[in-house]
Amino acid sequence: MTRTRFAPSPTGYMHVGNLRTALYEYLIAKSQNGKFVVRIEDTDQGRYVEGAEDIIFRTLKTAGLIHDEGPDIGGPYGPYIQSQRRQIYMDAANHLIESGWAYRCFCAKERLDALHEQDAYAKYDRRCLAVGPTESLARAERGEPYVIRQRVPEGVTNVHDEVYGDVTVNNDEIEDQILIKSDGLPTYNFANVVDDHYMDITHVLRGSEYISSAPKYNLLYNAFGWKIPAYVHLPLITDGEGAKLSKRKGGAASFEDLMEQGFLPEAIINYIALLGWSPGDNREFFTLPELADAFDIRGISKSPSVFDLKKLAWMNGEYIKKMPPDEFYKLALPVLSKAVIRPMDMRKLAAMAQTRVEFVKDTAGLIDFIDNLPEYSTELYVNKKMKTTEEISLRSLSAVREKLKDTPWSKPEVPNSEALHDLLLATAEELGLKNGQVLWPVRIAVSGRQATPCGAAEILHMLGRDESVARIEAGIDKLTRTDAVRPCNS
RNA sequence: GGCCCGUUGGUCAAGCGGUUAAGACACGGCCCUUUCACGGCUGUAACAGGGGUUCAAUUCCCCUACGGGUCACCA
Repeated sequence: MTRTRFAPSPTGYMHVGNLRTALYEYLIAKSQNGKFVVRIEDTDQGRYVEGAEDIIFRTLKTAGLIHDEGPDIGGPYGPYIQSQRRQIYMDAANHLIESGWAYRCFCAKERLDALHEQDAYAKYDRRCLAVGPTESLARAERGEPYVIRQRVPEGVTNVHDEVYGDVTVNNDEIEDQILIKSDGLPTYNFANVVDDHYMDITHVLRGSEYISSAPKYNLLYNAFGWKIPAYVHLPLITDGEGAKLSKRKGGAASFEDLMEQGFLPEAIINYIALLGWSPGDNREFFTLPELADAFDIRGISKSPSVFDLKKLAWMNGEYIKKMPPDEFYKLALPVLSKAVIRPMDMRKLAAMAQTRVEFVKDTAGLIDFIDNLPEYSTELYVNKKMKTTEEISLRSLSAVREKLKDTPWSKPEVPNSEALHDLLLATAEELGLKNGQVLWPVRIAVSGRQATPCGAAEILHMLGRDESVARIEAGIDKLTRTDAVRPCNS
């Protein structure tokens, strides 16, 4: 049975590269009726971050990547936390010592550091390989500190990767790497191999930065006589400057960052699924089940891709538009009620905003003119396409003001926006103006904006007569004043 | 520096010997619209370079250039 695993180390946040790896692991498992396992790789006690595991589980849950086994839910292959498996690694390493594929190394850190000082790329000189088994054991039992190193044989090692194909390296490129550290805990490379084997992992996914250590893994699998899993190395996600995506610049390297910026989890998942993988056709909107259905390892590309926030933003907007109005309303309500104090039909405001925003939070900026008329310049009244000038605007506004004042606007017969719309059009006809020549100035006067999420009539309706008239009068005032001032300037 | 990997428009990408080299984002234009947005139509824009192989190379091979990765008692 297909079994994949997500094996993060608890560093405190979920990098999008990691998230994509988790996603693909999930998709492979789900598409093949397999299991998706989460394992925590905390063998570096120096780097442990409190609460980091919670972030991992929360992120997976929010993203919808539900795991079948893991430290939080258990499973038949536990424990799923590496720090609780130290004996397993130690036993495995000792087994390798017995079979001659590993040896204890008693070299002092200082000596090795000195070696690296001479040559930064120097490999371990294998001095302790010469220590005989009896002496090695005796020294270990005497309490002398040591690490356990892998003994790399002569020859070449071939690695088969599902994405990159076959890669062959000469074994003299490979160092006798440390398997067990002097604190008794395994290194990442060793723990990975041991765990993946004991947990029956069939597909090992990881970033392509690990492809150069894959030969070491194979050597270990062979030393143990274990079956080598399918490797699926994933191309890097970069930031546009060619470097690995990192937190410092845009501040959007992690799932949490993106969520904070207002991206929807579905949109994030959809977008990153398409970074480095293509379904082969032109579809680009996928739910998680649809992804599982369409996913195919052969669609994974080899070259790195740039994380494009703009495209993600577009996709986020698409997700917002597709959302049922009720759902959008629920998300937008907190934003709306903060941006508009005046009693309003929030549901209606939400509906107006929904097709116009890429982020829920942007609804605020769309409707904040409702509470307070923003400061605006009379230049807004001049619109070429609408054929408006300040003079025409003044005429229109004055006429509309008179009409509104005469319109009964007491509670029972508050005109609806259609009635108001008719009223505005009628005004235009009476003045011998085009519709836009009335509608445009009214919008400007009551909103102070040249772009609003709804038309002039709706705004009048929302604001009510008194406020509408007041704003129109303010507009008239502005236009009158500039008319008066202009001659003095020239 | 050694080793490994990669290179199709600004970005994501399809292509898997013969194509007018898709599509999407972004950008420009037009239409729709009382504004904006949506939607529709449309435009600009790419096979890193050089050698082979072949009747035919974006597709296969080699070299060069460029980019990236990796060489820890970190993962």
